[in-house]
Amino acid sequence: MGKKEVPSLVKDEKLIQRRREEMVKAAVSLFKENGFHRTTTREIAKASGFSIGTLYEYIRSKEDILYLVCDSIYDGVKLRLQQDINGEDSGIQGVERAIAAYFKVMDDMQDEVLVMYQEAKSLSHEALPYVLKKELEMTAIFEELLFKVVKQGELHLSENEIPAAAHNIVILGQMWTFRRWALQKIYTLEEYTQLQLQQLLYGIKGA
Amino acid sequence: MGKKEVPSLVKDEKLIQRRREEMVKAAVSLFKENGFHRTTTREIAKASGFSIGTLYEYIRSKEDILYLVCDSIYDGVKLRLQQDINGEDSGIQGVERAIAAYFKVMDDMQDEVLVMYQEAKSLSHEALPYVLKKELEMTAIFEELLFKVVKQGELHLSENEIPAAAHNIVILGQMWTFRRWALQKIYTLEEYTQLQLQQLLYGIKGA
Amino acid sequence: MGKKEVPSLVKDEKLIQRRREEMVKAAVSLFKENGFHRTTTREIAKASGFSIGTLYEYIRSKEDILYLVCDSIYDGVKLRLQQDINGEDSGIQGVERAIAAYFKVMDDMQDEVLVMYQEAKSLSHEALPYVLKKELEMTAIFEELLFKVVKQGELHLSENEIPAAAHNIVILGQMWTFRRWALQKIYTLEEYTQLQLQQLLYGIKGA
Amino acid sequence: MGKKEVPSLVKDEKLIQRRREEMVKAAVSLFKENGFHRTTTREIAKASGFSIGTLYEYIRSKEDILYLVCDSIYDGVKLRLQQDINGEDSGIQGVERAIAAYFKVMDDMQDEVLVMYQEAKSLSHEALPYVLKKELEMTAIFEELLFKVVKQGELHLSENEIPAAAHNIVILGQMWTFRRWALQKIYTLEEYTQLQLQQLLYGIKGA
DNA sequence: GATGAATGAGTGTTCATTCAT
DNA sequence: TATGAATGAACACTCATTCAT
Repeated sequence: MGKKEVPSLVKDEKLIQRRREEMVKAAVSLFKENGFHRTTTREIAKASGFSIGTLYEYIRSKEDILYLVCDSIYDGVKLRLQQDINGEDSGIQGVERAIAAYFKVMDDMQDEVLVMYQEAKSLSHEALPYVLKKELEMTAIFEELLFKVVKQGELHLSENEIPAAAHNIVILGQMWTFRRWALQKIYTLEEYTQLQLQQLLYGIKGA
Repeated sequence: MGKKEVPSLVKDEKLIQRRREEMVKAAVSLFKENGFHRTTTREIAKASGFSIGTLYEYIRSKEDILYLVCDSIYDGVKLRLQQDINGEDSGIQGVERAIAAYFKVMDDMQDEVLVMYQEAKSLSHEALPYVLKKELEMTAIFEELLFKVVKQGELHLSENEIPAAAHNIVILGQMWTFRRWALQKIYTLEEYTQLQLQQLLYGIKGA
Repeated sequence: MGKKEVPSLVKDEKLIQRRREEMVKAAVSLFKENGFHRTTTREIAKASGFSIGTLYEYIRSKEDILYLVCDSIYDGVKLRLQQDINGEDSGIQGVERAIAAYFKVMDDMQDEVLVMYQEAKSLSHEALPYVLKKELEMTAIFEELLFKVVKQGELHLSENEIPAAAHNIVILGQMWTFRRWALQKIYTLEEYTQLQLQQLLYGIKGA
Repeated sequence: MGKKEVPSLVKDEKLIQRRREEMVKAAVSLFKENGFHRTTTREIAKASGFSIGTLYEYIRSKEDILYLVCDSIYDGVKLRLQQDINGEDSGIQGVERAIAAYFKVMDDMQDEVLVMYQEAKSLSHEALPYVLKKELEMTAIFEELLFKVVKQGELHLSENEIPAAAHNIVILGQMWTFRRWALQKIYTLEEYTQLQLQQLLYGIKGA
């Protein structure tokens, strides 16, 4: 399904998956603390409980780890998002609930979100598109949601307004984490969510 | 006025300023291309037409360059913004015009904005606050603008809605650059500006 | 026993010891020729048959090498000294023999002694005390020897004369190496030893 | 009289001498603190109140400064020594007084002595002999003194004992400074002088 | 499959020295 | 004579990656 293959010297697929999970977990924690460039492969190996040799049995390069990390975080976010949105009531209320759920996910996964947004740019030209694609997929979730509600007649957005609106939702959620140094000082998550719902739906003039 | 002093071995202040400008210019271009960490001081020296020794006559460390770069970009953005907003008509129309002007600046300075947002995090704990402060100052410009219009009675925002709205404006402008890979494929700047103005003012439901 | 630990990235203790011995040997030779500051880590690596990377697997810094060098030299001197003095006849004759043995060691280890005396001062404030302590221990060997003979009644030194006498012995031995440019031109080791024994025991007036 | 010429770009000899004195003074102080290698020419220039350009008008290289420093210190030591010894009473008492005076000079000029002994080795092969020669001249002062007293019949040293004795005197004086970390903790200068006079004249057995 | 010692190109930074003004 | 900006060779040290065991 469009995922980038990361080759491994090891054959056992189950083992690969298990080991990589541990590596990714250690890497996220280290990247969060020191960033991708300041984190050494030795540190990642040590933090995940492997020797440096073993680490390189499961990846080809340091960048592979970054890709795996980004990939894993996206999967995590998307998984939680789909769970939370799933089967929700439709209409405007459904949109509101989805946004609130998304904001909650962003809040819960702050460290991961931060890592992804600060380090993804270090991916090579080869790997970057895969990650960008995931980002688009996430935006598409909200596009579809909006589209559905437009179709239901509860919303009157023209076709080219929908992508912009979806991007706005996605970014406003991420902003909660990457502007935490400002926003989380003046708002709680609940306040922030309420405020942004209000402004997203009705604008600053709309009320 | 709260700027971080970057010491130089050279005494001539005019010369320092001139040389640093050239260095910053070269650095922005390189950082944009390869990122801060992948850019070497030698490359910066060469690209700005100096020897590595001369580079270090004007800065103490590689990080100083990053700080200078961020500092310079903020000054550039703010300068242009204040020029463009200055003396504008008041009321909602003034806000709209300011936002459009801001979006235009973001569009014109895409490379710089990108560098700032992707590399600022590499600043040391000592330098980061200075940059964050500048970011807040930029947000404050819009806060004040909104506050004025609220006072004029043309806008009905409560006090704690204003910061959120200002952050939204700032971020939506930056989003035009750091999501260029998606947005600039489907919108022109003018379309994007119109769309975002509409949604900022009236929301997706508001119309 | 009060030694400074020098950490290594390599785990195999035996290997560490073996490799470091080779490095120290190469370093002594280079330090003797060009001094600590004029010797580069690359030269040390090359002379000991390793890559620069490998060198740094076994030490943390250039200064570590200097410490290791000093440490190793002291151990060497002390070891030989204790072997040569061990089980010797007592009384004045024992002292004479010990001094002669010590002078012989100084003569045999001229390069090392020279390095130690000329470069130890380049040790950091952290490492210096460890080296000074070793020097004191060497002095203490002669203090004890003298003390024993005083107790035996063959020597009539007051308590505060003993340290001075011990320092004199130590220095006069080292002088043979660090004033080689003068002394070794006019004396053989044997002559020097005889002369100094005479003067140490009876003074210039005493005969 | 056997001095090494250090060329200068400046013609005025008086000026050269005056400027160099200031440079040497600053350099001694810096060398004492940080050693020759850790002291930069810029620091020396600054500390002596000149620009780096001016510094190089009066010397050709950093090493020239070291030579000038050593030279100046030797001159200082010798000058004071000759003043203090001059016209003294003859015989053994004259020797004793000379030694005590020499020890006093060493004590007064500790910093300079230390610099000379720790940094002289950094002189090039070209300059070193000049400094060694000075050291020999100092030894010769005591050789002559001893020779005179032997001739007077108050001392019975054979011809080849005299150089050794003179070297011993010189070194024991220097030892007071370069073993200060041990000796100056247990003796005052007066105690040390008395002790060493006793041992020099009568030895440890002689009394 | 696992280990960890070995590698060396590459990095930020320093500093003695020069030379145009 | 005096200045100080410019230079670049040289340095200590790092770290992703390999490969023999």
